[in-house]
Amino acid sequence: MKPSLKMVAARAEVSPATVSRILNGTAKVSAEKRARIEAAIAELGFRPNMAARSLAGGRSMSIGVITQFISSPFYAEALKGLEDELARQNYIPIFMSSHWDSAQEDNQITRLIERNVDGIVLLSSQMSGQKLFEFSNELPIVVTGRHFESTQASSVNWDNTYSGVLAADHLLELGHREIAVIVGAEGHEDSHERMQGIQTRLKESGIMLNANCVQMGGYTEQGGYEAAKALIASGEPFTGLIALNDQMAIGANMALREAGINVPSQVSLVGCDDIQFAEFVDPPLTTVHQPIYELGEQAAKHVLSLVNKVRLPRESIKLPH
Amino acid sequence: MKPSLKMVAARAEVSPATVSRILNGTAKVSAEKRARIEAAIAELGFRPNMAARSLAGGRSMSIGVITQFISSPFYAEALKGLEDELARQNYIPIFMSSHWDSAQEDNQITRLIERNVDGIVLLSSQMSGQKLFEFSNELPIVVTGRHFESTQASSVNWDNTYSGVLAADHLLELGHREIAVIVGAEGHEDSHERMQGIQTRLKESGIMLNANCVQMGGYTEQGGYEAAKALIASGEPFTGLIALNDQMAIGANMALREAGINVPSQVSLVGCDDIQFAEFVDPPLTTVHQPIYELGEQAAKHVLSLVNKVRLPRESIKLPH
DNA sequence: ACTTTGATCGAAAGCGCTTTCAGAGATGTT
DNA sequence: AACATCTCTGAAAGCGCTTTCGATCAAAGT
Repeated sequence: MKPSLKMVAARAEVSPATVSRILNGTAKVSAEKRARIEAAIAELGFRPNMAARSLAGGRSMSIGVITQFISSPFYAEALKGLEDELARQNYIPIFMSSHWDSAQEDNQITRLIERNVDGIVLLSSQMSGQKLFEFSNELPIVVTGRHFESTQASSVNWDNTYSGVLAADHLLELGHREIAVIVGAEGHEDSHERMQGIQTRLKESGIMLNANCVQMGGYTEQGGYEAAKALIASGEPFTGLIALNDQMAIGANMALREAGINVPSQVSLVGCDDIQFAEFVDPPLTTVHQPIYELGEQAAKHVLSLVNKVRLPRESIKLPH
Repeated sequence: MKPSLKMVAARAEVSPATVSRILNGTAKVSAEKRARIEAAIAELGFRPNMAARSLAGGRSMSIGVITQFISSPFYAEALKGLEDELARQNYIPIFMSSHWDSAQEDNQITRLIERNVDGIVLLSSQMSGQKLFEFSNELPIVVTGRHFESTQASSVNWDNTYSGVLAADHLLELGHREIAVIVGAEGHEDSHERMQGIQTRLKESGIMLNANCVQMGGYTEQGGYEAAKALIASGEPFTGLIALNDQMAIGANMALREAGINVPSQVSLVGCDDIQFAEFVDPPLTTVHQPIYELGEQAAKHVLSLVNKVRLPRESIKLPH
C-alpha cells in the first residue's frame, strides 16, 4: 500500500512525531536523524496525505476562489496570478463559478468551507456587505472589485477612477468633445468609479455628459452591442465612445460596423481591461490596460497573509494602470 | 465551536454510527431516528468535515482536472460542463494548469494525488502513453483529445476526422479548389485526425494538397498569424483556408487583412471549435462547431463511473459535431 | 559534585468521520 | 414453542497525521 508517515518513521528508526517535525519544520531535529528520515522518505516515495494533515493540523493548504465564471476571459490572467502565487507557498486554489448568481455564490462558499479551505478569494463578488461580513467571521476573505475591510478580510483593487481618467484623456487628446459611455451594471463599484473618473475629466474640459449618452451594457459582448445600437438609435451625436470593459467594447464595435460607422475614423472607441482578445479585434481595440495578473497575485498574497496572521500593509490595495 | 457529527448524535440521542449512516445512506435507519437526526442536523447547522470523511472513508469527493491553462477560451465550456456534472454528483473539480509543459503536468498530477482526488481528467494531455498508463494504475483517469483505454482509464473525444470533412466540404461547396491548411502541432492526434478528414475529402474531389500549403500554427493566435504570413509569402495560390482551430483562424484573419486580402471575397476562411469569441471577429468566423460543453460533461461522467466502478459503455466516446 | 537550563525526542491523545462486528429485537418458519 | 432469519443499532477500532507533555541527556552554572 501507500507509504505512510509511520512507515517512514519505522524505517528511519525514529518516532512519527519526529518525522512530522521535519515535514513541517516545526522543531529542531539532529542532523543525523534528519538525514535518515529524508533518506527514508525518498526511498519509500512517501507523500503526506493531505486529508490526514488537515484533519490533524486544522489547515488544508487550499484557498477557495470564486469567480463569476471560471473561464471568463477577463479573469484569465488573474487566475493565473493566483495559481502561481499560491503554488509558490504550497497552497492550491479551488476554483468555483457563481455564474453571476448570488445564491449560488453563497452555496459555493458553503461547499468550500465544508472542504476546509483556509481562506477565500472572491473575484467581483455580488454578495451583500452583510453576508460578506458574516463569512469573514468564519474565515479569511479577500475580495476584488469592491472595497471591504475587517479583521479577517481585505480587498484588492485597481485604481478604477484613474482608468476612467485615462480613457477620457485619450479621447480628449484626440479632440473629441461629443462623448458617449457604455457602463457596466447598476451598483457595480468599479463601473461607478470609472464613470467618476471620466466625468471628472470631462467636467474639467467643460463637457457635460448627456444622460442619453450613457447606456448600460451589463459587461457582456451582447450587452455592449445592444447598448451601442441604442446609442445610435437615440440620434445623440457622438464621436468618442468609451465602454467600461473590453467585452462591451467588442460588442459595440460590431454594432458600429453594422451601422456603417467606421472605427476609428468616424468614432473613436476605447475599452477597458485589455483582455487577451483585445488585440485580435478589427481594428485592434484601444483599451486601458489593467494589471490583471498582478491582481491575482496580490489577492493570493493577501489571503495567505490573513491565514498566517502576518501583517501586510492593509488599506485596500490599489494597483496602478 | 463548529458542530460535529458527535454533537449531532448526542442531540438526537443516537450513536455517531447512525448519523453517519443517514449522512451516507449506507443503511436503513428507522423513520423515527432519521427524523430526530435530521432535526438535529438542521438545528445545529451541521456540515460534515470533508477532511475527516476522506480520511476515514478513503474518498475525497473531488476530481482533479488538468488543463493547459485554466482560462483557455477553448476549454471554457468544457470546464463548465465538468463543473456542472460533478456538482450534480456532489463532487468538486480541482483545476490545475500545466502550461503546455509535460513536466509540470507530472508535477500537478502528483499534487492532486497527494490531495486524495478520486480521479483525474486530463484535457489534451501531452503526457506519454507510458506515464499515462502508470498513473492510471494509481487512480482512474479520463483523457480527452487522444485515445487511451485501460481498466482504470478511458477517453472522450470528438469525431475529429469528421470535423475535417465538414470544413473541407464547406470550401468545396463554395467551389474552392486551391486550399491551404494551418495545422496545430506535431504529434497532436486531433490535429492529425482533422487533417485526415480534410485530405480524404479533397482526394475524393481530385485535389492534391501541396506541402507548401500546410503550415503549422501551434494552436495560438500568434501562431496562426505567422502561419498565414508564411502561406502568403510562399506565393502558393489559395482561395480557401482552413485553420484547425479558431484561435489560429483569428490570427490568420489578421494576417490576411494586413496583406490586403479580403475575407471572404478573396479567401474563404474556416476555423474549427466554435469558441465563444468566434462570432465577434470581423467577419464573424465560419467554423466547425464542436460540442465542447458536452465534452466536459462526458468526461465527468466517465471519471465518476470509473471511480464508482459502474460500467458505462466503454469504447472511446466520439461526440458528433 | 550538584543543580539548572536547554536542546532533542518519544508516547500518546486526539482531529471528525466511516465501517466492521456483534448484539438485540422483531419477524417468520416448522 | 423452539429455532432460524432479518432488520436496525451501538461500541469500538481505526484512517494518517499533528501536537502537547514530559522524559532524557548533555552542557552550563555555582
